[in-house]
Amino acid sequence: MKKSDRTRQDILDATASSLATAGYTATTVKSIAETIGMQDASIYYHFSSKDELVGEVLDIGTARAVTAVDQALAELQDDHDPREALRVAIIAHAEAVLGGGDYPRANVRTFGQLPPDLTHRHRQGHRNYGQIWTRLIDDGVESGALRGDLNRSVARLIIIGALCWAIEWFDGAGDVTAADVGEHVFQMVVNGLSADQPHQHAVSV
Amino acid sequence: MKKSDRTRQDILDATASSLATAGYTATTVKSIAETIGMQDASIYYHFSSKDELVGEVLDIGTARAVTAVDQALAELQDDHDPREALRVAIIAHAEAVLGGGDYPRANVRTFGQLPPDLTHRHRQGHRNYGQIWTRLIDDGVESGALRGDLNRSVARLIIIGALCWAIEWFDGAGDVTAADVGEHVFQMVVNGLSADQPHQHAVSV
DNA sequence: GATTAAATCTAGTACACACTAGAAAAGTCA
DNA sequence: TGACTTTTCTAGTGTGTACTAGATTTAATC
Repeated sequence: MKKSDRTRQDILDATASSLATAGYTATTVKSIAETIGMQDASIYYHFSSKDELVGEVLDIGTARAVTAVDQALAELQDDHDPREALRVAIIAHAEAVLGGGDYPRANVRTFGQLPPDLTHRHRQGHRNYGQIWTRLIDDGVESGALRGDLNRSVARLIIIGALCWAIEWFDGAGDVTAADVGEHVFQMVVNGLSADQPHQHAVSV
Repeated sequence: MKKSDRTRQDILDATASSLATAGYTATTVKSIAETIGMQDASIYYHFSSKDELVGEVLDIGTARAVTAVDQALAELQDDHDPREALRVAIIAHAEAVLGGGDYPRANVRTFGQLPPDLTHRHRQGHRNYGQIWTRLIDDGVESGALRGDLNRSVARLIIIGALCWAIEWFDGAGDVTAADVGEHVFQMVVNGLSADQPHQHAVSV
């Protein structure tokens, strides 16, 4: 029992790592097996197909990202500014996807590369995740903290997009951290790049 | 002579369309050939390999995006606000990638899916494109129109990322146009979502 | 209309992929 | 140790891919 669980975990980890760095197509059953020193056929003792394996990795990734954001929001004070909630969520997302493990990264990295079945399987998860952000923006607009003349759905997707695309260029090796990226996204989409605006506190990066 | 050129163009168009909607892996030589009513082997009379064909499509896409942005900037008045230049560039990019033809879309859609050779081949093109934005941001900061406390490179990548990711969710069929998406990105990253800031003029979408 | 060149097709090769069947090995516990 | 279960391996299958060789057709030229 123990042995199987550990091997299964090794397979999931190797798959997540490969998906996060090489994408869906380049992640072959053979390459996964090689990473953990097995034959490719042995994978099928633990998972019935490649896509079931990949699907499980993506499920874990979604769950971790949701947990990270939820947890960060839960630590806020009761009377927080809606902008602060947005800031906390953005930074939590950035840290989960950029600085976190391979699982959330695998999710974002393979977006748009998955076969139809897998895409459909995760549609609901993405919708749920989107609703977190919808609520944050709605709260901000309705409280008057955020402007109401923009399409909220478009605004939400732009924020998520800026964060997701960061995976294409962010290099953890540099002196810019995942939290820095989150802070920048927040500063830009909420306070704006324009000079001489209220709410802006200098950021040093 | 004429016949060959026309067929070649048909192949390029079909490839661009397939890349833009289905991505790199799902774009097979056979599917391209079927689209234009040919046998897959006939493609090789016009192109020596799939990747040479794809590479040419991506080159065209890059060129069109660069041209669109350059042209929009060229039409600006001499004494324009640096923010206005950023706005014009952002909207031009959005229209080229979201509302334009398949070629620029193919470029963005296949980002991160390409084999190493093709990735390397287009690295310089991406660098050149990035420099347009680097200059826009530098101008803004140095003139005092944009705040200088943010990492300019990160800011640039966030803007481009928000625009590029839009291809994953933008649906030309809705009532939000490509230019609307550009306007939203501009409003957010330059003026900010925060209410009660200067430089903000109501947007109706 | 005959000759030549251009363009496409038919029929394959080789390879990588996901996946399967059954034998072999490794682990478990009396 | 020996019987049994769990896990992995060996050796394959079938399919889809990019790509090739050579015959065949279509178009252009004289």
